[in-house]
Amino acid sequence: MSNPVRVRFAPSPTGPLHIGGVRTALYNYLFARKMGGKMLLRIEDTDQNRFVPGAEDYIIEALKWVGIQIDEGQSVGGPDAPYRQSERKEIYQKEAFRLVDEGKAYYAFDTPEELDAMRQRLEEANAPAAQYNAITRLQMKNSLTLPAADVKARIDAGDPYVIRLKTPRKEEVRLNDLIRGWVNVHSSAIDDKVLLKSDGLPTYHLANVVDDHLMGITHVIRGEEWLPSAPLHVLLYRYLGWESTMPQFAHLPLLLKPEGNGKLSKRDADLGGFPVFPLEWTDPFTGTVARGFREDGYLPQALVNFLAFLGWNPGTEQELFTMDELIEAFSIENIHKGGARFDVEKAKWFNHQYIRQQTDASLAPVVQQAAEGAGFPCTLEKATKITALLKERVNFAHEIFPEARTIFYSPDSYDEAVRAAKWNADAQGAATAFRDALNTYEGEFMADAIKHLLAETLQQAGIKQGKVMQAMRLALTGTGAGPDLMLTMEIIGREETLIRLNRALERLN
RNA sequence: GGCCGAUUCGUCUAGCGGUUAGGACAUCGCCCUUUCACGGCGGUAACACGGGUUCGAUUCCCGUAUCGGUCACCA
Repeated sequence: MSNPVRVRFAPSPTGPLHIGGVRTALYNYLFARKMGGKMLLRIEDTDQNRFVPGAEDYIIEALKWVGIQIDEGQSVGGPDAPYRQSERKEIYQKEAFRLVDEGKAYYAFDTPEELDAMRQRLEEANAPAAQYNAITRLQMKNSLTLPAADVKARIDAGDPYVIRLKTPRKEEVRLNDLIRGWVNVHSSAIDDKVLLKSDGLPTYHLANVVDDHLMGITHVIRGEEWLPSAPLHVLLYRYLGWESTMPQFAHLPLLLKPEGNGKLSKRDADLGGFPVFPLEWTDPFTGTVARGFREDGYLPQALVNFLAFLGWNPGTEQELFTMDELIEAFSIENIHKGGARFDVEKAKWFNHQYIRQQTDASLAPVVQQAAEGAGFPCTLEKATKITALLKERVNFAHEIFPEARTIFYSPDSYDEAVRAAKWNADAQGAATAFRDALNTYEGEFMADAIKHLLAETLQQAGIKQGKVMQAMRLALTGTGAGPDLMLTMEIIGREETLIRLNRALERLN
């Protein structure tokens, strides 16, 4: 019998949540739900220097927007509260001191300058790696080299100190990553990492291991950038006596730049004209605004679907998945190992798929607002009709209004190329005949009826419909392209259609 | 540079010893249509390289190359 699955998403509130972080959260969430387990949100704010106001709220709002539900966390509570690491200081300290007592860690008093000097010395001596380790620690100021009385005196005097892990000199550390298989690292490659900083707060390494253990985390699903330090974490579990209940690890492939080298960054967003953050973010220090997927018009379902497929694949040919379907289909075995380039074109395609699935009513307010923002009064009813007319053509809801612009005003100019090619005697005849027919028409002004009226009128006038339709469109909208003309007329209304026809006849001749 | 990881169409990927190497985005062509889109149909396009193992390697092993990550009192 294995324990119920518990996973955590553990971001650092140092700014807006990066889209890669959203994917990590998503995979954690999918796995938790799939396994019938719990998902916790833990805020890793152990670096006071990097605190950014608003970042924590941003993270919570972003997860909520994409549809990731947190079972336990600072905002929703839970049995392992607090879920903010800055509020768990004593817990880490207790474990750190325990490690020192058990001879698995030690106090170190070296100043930053002394550390720099040490690294420089080692580099000049061509040492394989300039690290604080089993050999170099003997030359530094710590509780391993200083007399016990000295150490006590320094601590009592309030001298700043850190606690470092006493990494073994020769030991093979293995871990079985769920995605990558066995990874072996020699302990000589791991240095004596700082566990507890001089400000009394833990580093990521200690905090993450202690919390994951205390919170009963069964699976650590995180980005590949953590793989190099994973063996260190294994060592920590061992030294803390928790190796038998150590969580399983799964290191996710990274999200890479759309082109060129390196991992996806904010700079790519500026360059490529797409967002890398879920929500818009205003930097509280500089006032700089970074665009967000939400504000750019992406539907959360589309973003989720897109993100899920960046590094994972269900193994079938189904592409469109609701969150529930993703949960059902998700498995860690199907996560790809290699990094994935971020291709925003694919994201747009997913959005297109979801936009066309939306009801007209749900999209209409966007259209209404855009129209009124541009100075055209628009009822919700009209906006709904326009949405129905155009939503299948666009990738984003905000693209509907620009496509529908010609509905809102009589053309003040006409596309010259179309005029030259299509505005001939037949066209004039057709426009005139249709105008006359419309003048006496008393039926309902609906697309189907209009279509009949036009066909009938043209037949009587002996004009082939196909030859003049583009000219009719030109007369009514000023352009040669656009959505269904009959539907367009229906929305414009009989009055306005007549006005436009008359104007065109005056101005195009 | 040391360590760790990765490598299938331009991109996301399927493949888990024998396949005409499949799908999607993008791209190109055709069809549909009153036009532009949407949509439908079809095309171009990939196993990084070199050694093994094997009757047989995209698939397993070892090198090489390339790419990525990481080497802080940051996470």
